[in-house]
Amino acid sequence: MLHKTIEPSKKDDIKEIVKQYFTEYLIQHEQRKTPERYAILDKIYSWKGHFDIDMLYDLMKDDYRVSRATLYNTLELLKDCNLIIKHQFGSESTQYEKSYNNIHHHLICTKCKSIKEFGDENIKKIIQSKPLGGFKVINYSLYAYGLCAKCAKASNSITPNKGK
Amino acid sequence: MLHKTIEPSKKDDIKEIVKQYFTEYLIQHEQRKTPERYAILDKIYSWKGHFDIDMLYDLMKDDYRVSRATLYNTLELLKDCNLIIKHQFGSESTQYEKSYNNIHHHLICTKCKSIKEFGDENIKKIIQSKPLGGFKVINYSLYAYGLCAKCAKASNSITPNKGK
DNA sequence: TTTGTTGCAAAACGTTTGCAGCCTC
DNA sequence: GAGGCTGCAAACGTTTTGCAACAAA
Repeated sequence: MLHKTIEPSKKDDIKEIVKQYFTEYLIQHEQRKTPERYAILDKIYSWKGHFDIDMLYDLMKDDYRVSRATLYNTLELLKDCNLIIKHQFGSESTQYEKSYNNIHHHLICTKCKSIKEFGDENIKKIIQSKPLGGFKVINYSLYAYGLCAKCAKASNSITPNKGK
Repeated sequence: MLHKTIEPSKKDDIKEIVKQYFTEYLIQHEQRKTPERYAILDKIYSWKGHFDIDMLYDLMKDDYRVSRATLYNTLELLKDCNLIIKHQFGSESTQYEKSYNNIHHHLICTKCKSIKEFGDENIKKIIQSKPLGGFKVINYSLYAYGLCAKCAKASNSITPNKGK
């Protein structure tokens, strides 16, 4: 269950690992191993942080040009094999992010819309220890909504627990 | 911090509580208290489970007709004051859900796309105990991706930890 | 009375689709 | 060689926008 955590010293291997994993997935699902798909996977795992379709399109352009349709198609594949995660923050366009060896969570300020990341190993333990009716968790993501330090200070905004 | 948990016996009060909370929010943000907004809030808190714009539009029609534009506008407001949560499961249309006294999480099968809910009080404890750099968490939601019991059994599908 | 909010319809935007040609298998 | 995959452009559906009328403050 759950993606492995790779030690920093082995970080260079990650691209190779995900590539192999993707290959196995494609074989199992009888899908073709096209150079476009590998180029996209490689680009995603070379990029730290969130990206959207346009950003990925621009990033790839120089290296290995693919159409938007192929990007959408491949991102769907990578999502289905749990190598990327899809986020919909606020009203921005859909964001994606590599997810192998990259589990972390997001704090989203409902006032200024800022997004901050945080990690927590304890959540992992909880998920791994819960039975969940036979569901095999491979990947997960938590979104916490509220007020960032700055907005919390700026406003004496009400919260559902006001006066408690 | 965090939405209160209301005992079952007090469940009838919830609509009243969220209405008051919404009123305070509108006053604080100098927005008008229109009947449309309250009618929408009431309808949402009368509904158990997920809904999308069209479903809400149809649900409201009989009771208090509002335009789609107003639904979008009001859902945005309710999201900003943490009374609803927005989900983007797979390729379905955007789903919403009341979030006051309704914190739970989602198991999403990447194979059959089924969605199952689960609750966990331990996650709440972790979030409440972490400092998070001054971020005030009001609401949160966890999405776990993987294989549901049925799909896990059906396939000897590879996972990132295959052979481990 | 002022100005934010609503409803309507049109516009905009991200994503999906159909099809011809290409390239894995 | 067959059929899946790609690129392109058109189509689609959801969300946003502009504007006039309305109503909360």
